[in-house]
Amino acid sequence: MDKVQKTFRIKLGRRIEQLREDRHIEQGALAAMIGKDKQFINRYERQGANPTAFILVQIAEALNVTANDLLDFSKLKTSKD
Amino acid sequence: MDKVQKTFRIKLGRRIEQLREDRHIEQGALAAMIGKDKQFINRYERQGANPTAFILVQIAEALNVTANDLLDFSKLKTSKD
DNA sequence: TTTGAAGTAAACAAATTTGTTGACCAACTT
DNA sequence: AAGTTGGTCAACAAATTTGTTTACTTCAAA
Repeated sequence: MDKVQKTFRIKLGRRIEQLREDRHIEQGALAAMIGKDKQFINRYERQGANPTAFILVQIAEALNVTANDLLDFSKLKTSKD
Repeated sequence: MDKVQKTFRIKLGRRIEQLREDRHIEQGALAAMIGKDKQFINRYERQGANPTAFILVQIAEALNVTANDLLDFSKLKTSKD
């Protein structure tokens, strides 16, 4: 896996975490919205997993944002670019 | 795989094809833009494959559209919803 | 007719995601 | 102290994507 992709994964995880915390919901609650468990979400937030497009859209919908918003890494607070 | 996901995959494929044809580029040319071959793109367009988020973004960038645009199935001409 | 380009599909190994379980830690509560 | 909650991580099988190759078809051009 190249560096570009690794950075992408880390940032996507941070973005999911950020949006989730903005909404004051727990990993388990977000997971439940898409029929998964907390470990499933934790893998994206902390373990650099790369979801399929379908899961990405499901997460975005659960967070009430568009895919673009979820993928807009410029919105990361700790945006160590 | 449930029906919702199957529909998603088919529509994503149609959307990729549509945007690609709008730009008058071939499968092989689009593929080359992201360092892949024509069969790789054909799998999304015709064989219902579900790309990872990273590949989805790469395809969107190659097509010069946002992820939202690529995922906006309401823009499908043949939108047998 | 032959050649090449573009699209399509199957097959295969390798890598990764998905789905699930078990376990651990820190913080807070009872 | 014991129990609960939220977060984290490792491990495993199963399913899927990724990467690559081979091959077939159609169409158009030479």
